[in-house]
Amino acid sequence: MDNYMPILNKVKLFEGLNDKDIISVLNCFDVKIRRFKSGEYVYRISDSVSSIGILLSGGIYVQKEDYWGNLNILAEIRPADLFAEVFACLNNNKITYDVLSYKDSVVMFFDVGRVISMCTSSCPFHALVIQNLLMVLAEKNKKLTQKLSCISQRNIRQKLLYYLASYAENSKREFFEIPFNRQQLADYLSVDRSAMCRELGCMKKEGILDYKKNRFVLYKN
Amino acid sequence: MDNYMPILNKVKLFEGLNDKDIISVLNCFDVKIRRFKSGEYVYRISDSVSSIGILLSGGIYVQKEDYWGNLNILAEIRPADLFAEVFACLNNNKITYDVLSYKDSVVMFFDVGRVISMCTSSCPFHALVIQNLLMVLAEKNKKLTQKLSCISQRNIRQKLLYYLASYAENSKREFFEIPFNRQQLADYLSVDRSAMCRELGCMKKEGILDYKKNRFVLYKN
DNA sequence: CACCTTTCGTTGCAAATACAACATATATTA
DNA sequence: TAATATATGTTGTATTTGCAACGAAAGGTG
Repeated sequence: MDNYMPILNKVKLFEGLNDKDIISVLNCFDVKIRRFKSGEYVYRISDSVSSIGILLSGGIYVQKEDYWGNLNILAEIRPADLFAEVFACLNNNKITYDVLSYKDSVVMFFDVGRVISMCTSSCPFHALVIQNLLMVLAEKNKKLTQKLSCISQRNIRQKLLYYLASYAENSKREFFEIPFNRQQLADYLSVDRSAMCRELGCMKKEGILDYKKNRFVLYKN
Repeated sequence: MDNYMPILNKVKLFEGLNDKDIISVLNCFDVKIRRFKSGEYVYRISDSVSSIGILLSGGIYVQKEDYWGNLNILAEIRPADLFAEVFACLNNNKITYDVLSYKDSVVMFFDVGRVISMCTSSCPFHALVIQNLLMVLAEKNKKLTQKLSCISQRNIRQKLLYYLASYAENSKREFFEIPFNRQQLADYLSVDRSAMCRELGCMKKEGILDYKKNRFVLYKN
């Protein structure tokens, strides 16, 4: 286990715990470790899931075939990332996608029921792990809500303004920088890159905003 | 408090608890009750939030002014609904919108820190409340993810197919029913109703699907 | 039934967008 | 520095979409 310490330190579920604490938590919660060959499925759609997956090494795709049989990759899981945590927290815990190990992987399974129910446990880090779990879910929630608000805007201009305004609001200076390049931004907003560039150009002409690369200014009037 | 029992029974945080259990939980967690006049703010944007709000009576809007000063109502909270639970679960707990009591309201505040930290408490319902809280967050998460996948589709046809397929997959019969009327569906997909109706008409002509009112059939070939 | 209201479907048209193809600018590497 | 790769910007065109307006169908009510 010790050789996974650098990864375990990055796991959000263990934030605030030092190496010794983490070891103690792992023992206390009786985690399982499993190895998966490249191409092996960790979960198949509609499997019941009661433990959070933590990827220690390798690589995993969260994917799903649509109604007509086309494969879609929904997320790529990297070492230290959690997966299936949403279903592990639900009563109806049937997972709604496939989880595929696309490299040889090592996965740690963390039982949620055990985390919740062991209130009388003597493990002093219990509360912190629960809090971390709540934070992971809440943070994801916040991000999803933000993105949804953004994408729900009815045209490219509104989407851009909504997105940029969220940075403008938090910026102390007149300008601010965004973490996406143009293609990534277009993907995030679910629009075509060139159409988005055109709209940016128009808005610059109209004096609504200014930009150079990732640095933007948003004018109020 | 007894007169609020019918409401408290509907609160998801207390699911699985009977009346007596709920009373005991309320005592154990030392909830606060506050009344708000119509027009009074429960939270202002960037307030620090450490407790979950539960609306017992009245009505609340979750709202926000955008960068240019236009007001947007993001959600309407009704009795038995939770609010601000996401921020209460975060470390950076500054709320990102205003919470306005638009009627005379009675609100119960439920401290999250207390829920998490009181592992040694003798309250036997502790674990259940935590589990319920996790479930509330996880369920919201799942719904947001579904909606986001749907809206991220690049045109109305794809959005419709994605939405309908999720029902088709779970349906035992050849047909299935959706819970929205046309306007609600259009709002959910973030598109214009008439444009959506047109697309539905086209797809029916092309033999991709069939429908009458809320009852749909989705053909595979 | 007659009347009203709401929902659903249709269509013309203007506007917005995706797509494709290419030009320019910036960054990376030899 | 030159060569190459990557990112950004531009534009023409076909398609898609929003909007507005209206008629048909369905549902509710006296």
